[in-house]
Amino acid sequence: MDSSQDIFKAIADPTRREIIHMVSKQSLNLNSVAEKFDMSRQAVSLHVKILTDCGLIIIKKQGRERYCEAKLDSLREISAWVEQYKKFWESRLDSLENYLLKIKSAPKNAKRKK
Amino acid sequence: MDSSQDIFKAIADPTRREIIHMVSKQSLNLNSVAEKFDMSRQAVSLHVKILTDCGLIIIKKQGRERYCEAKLDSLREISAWVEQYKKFWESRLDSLENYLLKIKSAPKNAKRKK
DNA sequence: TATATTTGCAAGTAAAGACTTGCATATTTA
DNA sequence: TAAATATGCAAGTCTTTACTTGCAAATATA
Repeated sequence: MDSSQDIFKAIADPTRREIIHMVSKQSLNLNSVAEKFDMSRQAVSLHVKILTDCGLIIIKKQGRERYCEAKLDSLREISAWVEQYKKFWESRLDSLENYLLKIKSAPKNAKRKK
Repeated sequence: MDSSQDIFKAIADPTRREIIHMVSKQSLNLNSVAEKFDMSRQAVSLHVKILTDCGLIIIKKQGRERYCEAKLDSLREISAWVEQYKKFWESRLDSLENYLLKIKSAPKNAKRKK
């Protein structure tokens, strides 16, 4: 019912992430998408619906077919969310690097703290 | 049962994202985390368990308290996933910028295509 | 030692999620 | 027009998720 479906939930499902990946390479009609999965067409169709609901995919009618086209703008929200924590793992990397540099440059028989 | 819990599912829940946000600022014991939410302590505790299962939070015992500490390294997986699609929305931005530049620099009475 | 505090564990519930099967509809092709 | 193709809609099932309440265990404080 919520017109802007939760994008975090949308990408939480591996099937949906795979659908995103497929249609990001080329637009595909529903059956082509469904064929790749070991589940019913309707199940895939439902996943696609969830993706269109949150705007990650748009549907373009072409005769009796519906082509799924990737429109990944709203992934920016995910990006923004995760990037705010980037310093966390970057600083961890930094301190690992510092540590490695330190033990590398330390005198061989330096006392260890107990 | 999966030892490396699905991190995409872990961050799909808004409560868990808020917990991440809280403990990213300072380590908090379980009760302090739970107080902030309008749900039972056990419910929050379960969310914390999901976060520890996928390694986003580590628990440090201190007397009878357990402190939740953010360890957001594995968010890198999310970052990597979303960044692979960055060009999608960046190129869209580009074309918007180009469009804006174009109409800005266009002669005032230029003919519009019909 | 008695009591309060912090937490964990277990059982139960209610709602959402991920499917399935069956049938209807629209469009194309023979 | 009849048959094939692409899709949508609806009902039902099975599983997972997000909680709840109640009780037990460990630690701290009076």
